[in-house]
Amino acid sequence: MESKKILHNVFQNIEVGIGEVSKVVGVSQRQLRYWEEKGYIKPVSDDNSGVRRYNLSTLYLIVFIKEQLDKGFTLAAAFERSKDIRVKSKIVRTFFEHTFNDVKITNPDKGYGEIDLGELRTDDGKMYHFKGVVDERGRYVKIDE
DNA sequence: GTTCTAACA
DNA sequence: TGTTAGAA
Repeated sequence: MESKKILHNVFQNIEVGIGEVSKVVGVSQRQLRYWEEKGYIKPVSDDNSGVRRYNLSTLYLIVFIKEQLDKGFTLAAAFERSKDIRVKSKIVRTFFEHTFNDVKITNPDKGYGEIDLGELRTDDGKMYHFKGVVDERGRYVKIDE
């Protein structure tokens, strides 16, 4: 199987217990159970042990909600905002999963490189290449003819 | 030792 | 939400 898909599966199947999540994220176990009761988060639906496990997606959601709470939003407001983030994340992920294959390393030591972001053909037949660049100047997009 | 539910502060 | 009790 393609390595990217394997890693995708691995990350998708990572599960963390409520104790770990609570400790690392800084949210109490009581809160996590309460958020679940409110329907905001859902433990991975598996066996009948009754022990809660959370996958990566839920983990991201938990972290996001926590951040919003810290900023002063109510729990309800935090969850409402997370809906936006989830859609945006999916869009970004879809876009970059596609372009991740076309990465050219320009400087291995410094971690510089170029990402092929696709082509653009204008009405008059000219062809351009969009490239995402990471180099000593930072992070930017350029257009090559 | 960890997690669960339920109940009360 | 925090905490605590009692069970798994």
